[in-house]
Amino acid sequence: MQTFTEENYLKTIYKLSEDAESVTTNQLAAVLHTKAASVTDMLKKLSEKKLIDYIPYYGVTLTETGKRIAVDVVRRHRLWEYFLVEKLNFKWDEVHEMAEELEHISSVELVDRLDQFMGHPAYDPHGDPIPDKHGRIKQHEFKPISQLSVDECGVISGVREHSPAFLQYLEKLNLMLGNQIRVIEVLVYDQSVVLTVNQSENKISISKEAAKNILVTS
Amino acid sequence: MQTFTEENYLKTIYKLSEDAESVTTNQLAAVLHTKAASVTDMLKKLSEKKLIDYIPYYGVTLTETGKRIAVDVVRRHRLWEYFLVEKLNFKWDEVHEMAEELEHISSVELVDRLDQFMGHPAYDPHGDPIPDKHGRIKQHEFKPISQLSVDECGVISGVREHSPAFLQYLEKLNLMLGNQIRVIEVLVYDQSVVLTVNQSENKISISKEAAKNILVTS
DNA sequence: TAAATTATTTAGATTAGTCTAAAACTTAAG
DNA sequence: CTTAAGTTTTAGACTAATCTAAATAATTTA
Repeated sequence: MQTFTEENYLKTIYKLSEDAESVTTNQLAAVLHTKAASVTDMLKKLSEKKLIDYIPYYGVTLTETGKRIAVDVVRRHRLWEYFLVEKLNFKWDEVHEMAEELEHISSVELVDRLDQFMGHPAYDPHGDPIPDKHGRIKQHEFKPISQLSVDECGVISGVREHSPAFLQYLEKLNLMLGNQIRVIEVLVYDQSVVLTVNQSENKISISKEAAKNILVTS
Repeated sequence: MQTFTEENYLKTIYKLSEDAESVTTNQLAAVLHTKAASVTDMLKKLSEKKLIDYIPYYGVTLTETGKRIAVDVVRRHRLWEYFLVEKLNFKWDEVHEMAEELEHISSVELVDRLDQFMGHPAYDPHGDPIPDKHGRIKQHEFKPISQLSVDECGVISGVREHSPAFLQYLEKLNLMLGNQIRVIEVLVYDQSVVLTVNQSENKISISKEAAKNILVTS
């Protein structure tokens, strides 16, 4: 059994591990809004519990046990997000904080029943895959809009940034999950992208950063 | 904003206050599975926050603010229990521990939406009233089976003991909420009660203690 | 490759909640 | 009304998670 805090560390290490081989102390401190010294202390503790492999000064990776726990936390987070949006009618930009609390409720039975109640959803409201009860995750082939060429189409299937501000911005532009986009033009000087949504006449322009953070399937 | 622990103290003081004028240190220690010294420390803290009126050596009562928080915790607890039983199909003896965790999720909006999702239930799965969002509680006129006379009838509407063992025992005897009972006989030597359920021929006998812990309306 | 910069760890302190043991207070009994 | 018993509080210590400041290791730069 882990504490709330330990689970947050494991989850964060897990997420950061998707982008890089190993995770550094400062990265963790930044994401967890804490100080490097605090992170070091926790890494020692998690290492003693054999939930991570920790080499001082060189970073950290999850052990199999640690990874399993992290995936469970992610599963719970995404299932609760799905519940909040689909059953309680929250909007996709409102659910993150609540799910941050709900993900630490420990009962395995509760999560499995919740999963069943909702019909075993595969993706959360932001398009992220929901691990199943055995920790298996559907691997999806998403790529950012920034990698599309002019005239290429795609269906919006996920986001790489979950801040309410960004999600509200997408909603305002009708860039919601399931909508089809077509790239009209990529401006040379700032790589901003002009595109249309669902065959509409209306052209909208998004920055390079936004284009990197919207994921599509073709 | 209170911590998890503070909320548990307030909730416990609230519940114990229903039976007695003021609540003592040792009572709290017993219910919270902690030591009297720890309770004293917490009472000082809650007193400084003006959530309780605390007179050293003489016990404690809730202030209006403290009571409001306690009622909110109770509301969340009972709403989550209702959810677990009605939506996730848990049995009434399985939900207490989970609700103990869920009750501390802080979002007011979450609880109100949950309440709405379930159609504003008035009673939880054990027959306890669920406070509304303004903290109002339906006062019900329940009395224990032990106060019925021979030949009196009643509808089982609540319990005064929530342990899984007791709830499972009631389920086995078909002494579930909504069922009608009739007192056939009260034995003189130990005040155990013989009764029938839902007009059945079958007579069952329960101890004085059990009779005290089952509440009926007439 | 030595110096400067950056990243990380160590040392020592803090806060919340808890504990044991001892002291102080209240209540009950004779 | 004094003593004994029981209850509550105080004193001092512990653990988990955090912090700041200082020390040390790694990396970058000249």
